[in-house]
Amino acid sequence: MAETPRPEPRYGNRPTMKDVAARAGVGLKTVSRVVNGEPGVTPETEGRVREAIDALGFRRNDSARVLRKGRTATVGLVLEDLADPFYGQLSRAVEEVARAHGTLLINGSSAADPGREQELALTLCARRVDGLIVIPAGDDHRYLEPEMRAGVATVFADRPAGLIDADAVLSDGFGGARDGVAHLIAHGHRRIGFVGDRPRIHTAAERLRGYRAAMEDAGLPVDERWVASGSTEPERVTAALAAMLSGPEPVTALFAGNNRVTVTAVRVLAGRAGGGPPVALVGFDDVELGDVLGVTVIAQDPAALGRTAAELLFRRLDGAAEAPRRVVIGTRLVARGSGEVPPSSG
Amino acid sequence: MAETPRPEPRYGNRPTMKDVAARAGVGLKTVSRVVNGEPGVTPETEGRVREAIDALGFRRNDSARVLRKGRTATVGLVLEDLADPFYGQLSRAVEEVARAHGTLLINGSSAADPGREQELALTLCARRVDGLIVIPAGDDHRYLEPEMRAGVATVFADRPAGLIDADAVLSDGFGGARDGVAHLIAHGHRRIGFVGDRPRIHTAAERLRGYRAAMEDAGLPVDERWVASGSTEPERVTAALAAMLSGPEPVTALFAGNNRVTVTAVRVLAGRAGGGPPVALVGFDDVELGDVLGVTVIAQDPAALGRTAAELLFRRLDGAAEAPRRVVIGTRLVARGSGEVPPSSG
DNA sequence: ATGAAAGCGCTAACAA
DNA sequence: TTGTTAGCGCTTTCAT
Repeated sequence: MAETPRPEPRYGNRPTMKDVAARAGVGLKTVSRVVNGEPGVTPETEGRVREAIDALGFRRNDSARVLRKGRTATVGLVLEDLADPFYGQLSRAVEEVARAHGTLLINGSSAADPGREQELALTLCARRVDGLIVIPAGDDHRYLEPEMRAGVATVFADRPAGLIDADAVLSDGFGGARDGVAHLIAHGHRRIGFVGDRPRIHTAAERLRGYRAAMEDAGLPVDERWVASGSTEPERVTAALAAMLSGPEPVTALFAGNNRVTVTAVRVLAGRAGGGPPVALVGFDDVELGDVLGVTVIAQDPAALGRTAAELLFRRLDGAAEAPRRVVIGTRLVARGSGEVPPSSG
Repeated sequence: MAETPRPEPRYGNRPTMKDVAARAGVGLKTVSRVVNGEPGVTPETEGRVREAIDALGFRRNDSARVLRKGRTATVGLVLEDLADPFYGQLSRAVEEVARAHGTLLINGSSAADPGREQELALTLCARRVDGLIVIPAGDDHRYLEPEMRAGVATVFADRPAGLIDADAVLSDGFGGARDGVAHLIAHGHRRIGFVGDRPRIHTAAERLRGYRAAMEDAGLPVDERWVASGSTEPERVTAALAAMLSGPEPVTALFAGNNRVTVTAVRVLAGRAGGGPPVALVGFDDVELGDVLGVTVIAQDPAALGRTAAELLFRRLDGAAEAPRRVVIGTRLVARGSGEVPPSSG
């Protein structure tokens, strides 16, 4: 009788409830009762069971438990990039709410790739998360409809769902950008540049809309050369800024559409110190050390975004069955100097 | 952690393979074959099965699969705080390695609380992660021994395990701090302050050791009033700095033991602009916009830390069974100005 | 108070 | 090529 090779050792050789039961000389169900703190076990029996548990190093297999119970006490969060502090803060806030509900959070990065977003979301559904928070990378979420129908509570955050009707918790990008640009206008600027992310990204589009609204509210024309929507790669942003800041009629102020653009803009403006007239800057979304640098920003509250989305999710999980809701989280302007620079010339 | 009671509508009404089989008029195993892309199914049968899958909106339940297969294709990562960019980058790097191995990552925050670290690590073990990466909050990890014996591959990162022998991937805190302080000494400083985290934290202790080594190497005495180890709360750091920077013989340079201290130090030093002589600063660990601010730092590579730990973990998962290893990741000094300021007075 | 039996949804092993 | 039978480790149900 040849020894069958066992390439895939089971979970090590972990003891099961059955093993514990055998060792304690009790029935399986009694072990289950002890492990789960259910009543109906004499202290004496319980002692024997606990002894066996310790001796064997038993730990309940929650995978099996979950299979039987139906719910996993797990929620998923699909975000763009865990290395980005914005999402890190958001995720941490979700984690805290989940923890308060006795639930585990699994988060994963889509890397801004719609395909990865879908793959990850569906992987989480296959693992039977009870609920899902999605920060969209793509703009078509119909792939989630069967899951939602099957009972996966789903809330979108930061950006709305595409082509389906679903809960969403968003920052007020339109209002925030409008306020920021109005702030620059109030300080005397008339030629204001906008550098933001690709316009198919909802948040970027909203912020651009806010920019245009503020300009229009002030009766100011927008030269399309002042508007640079596209990738937020430092190279592209740097080039876009160079273009806006040169020529006979350069912009005197900049509105940066997100924090990566803001960071690049700060670098570029710092780099040309002495090499040109001062340029005002307001950025959407706060950056670390923004206070030290004196960067005026429209601050979002990523933690509030995450917390609110998670709370809505758990309300759904608890049975709230109203129509999909859209919650908007306000922004606030933090004046620190860079946005209060007056225009340098005509 | 109050468990909120949820109503019953579980994922119970989800179709199973059995339902698909019934609808397609085939056996259960045939559905399994189609779902898993196993050979031995005629295209025609496969078509019928796929049709049923689509019609029913079936998705394989990976919880059940995992139970049967023994491996969960999941690894856990216990870190301190997801909202901290250092851990965010580390986590993201782990995620990418895991993804390349077809494995899901579950990360969770200990909030620097040893109790939470243990709770989280054991929760992950109960969910039968195949492996675990732990960034210690506590300094006693004997609670993990039964798990490791039972086959949970475990690697510690950023800080070594306490009281057990296990793999660890660490930054060279000693060497980095020594280099940073030597850099300040090379620029003429003799009274150098050290502000770092609580000394029971391994990394903090190592960095302090590096500080002392550099001072000793240069034959410089260390006045214990220059050393402030403790919480990295801004208030405490601010107070510590105020003390060092006042008096008849203030320090002329500072070594900040971690990035939170660095950030506070930058704020404090910026705040006293004009209110005192310039003070040199070198920080351990990079900070965002450090280049713009001109902060000289000893840069760690959190992504390398995460990647290396994950690769070691997967090597263990693939059967590597040598003795526990300790891998040290180098740091590098990034001179940007703040560390090259000469001492302002005798 | 305790336990035996029947699944949860899936895959491994073995028929047919 | 296809289907049947056992479980994976746990909870549920219903006896005892």
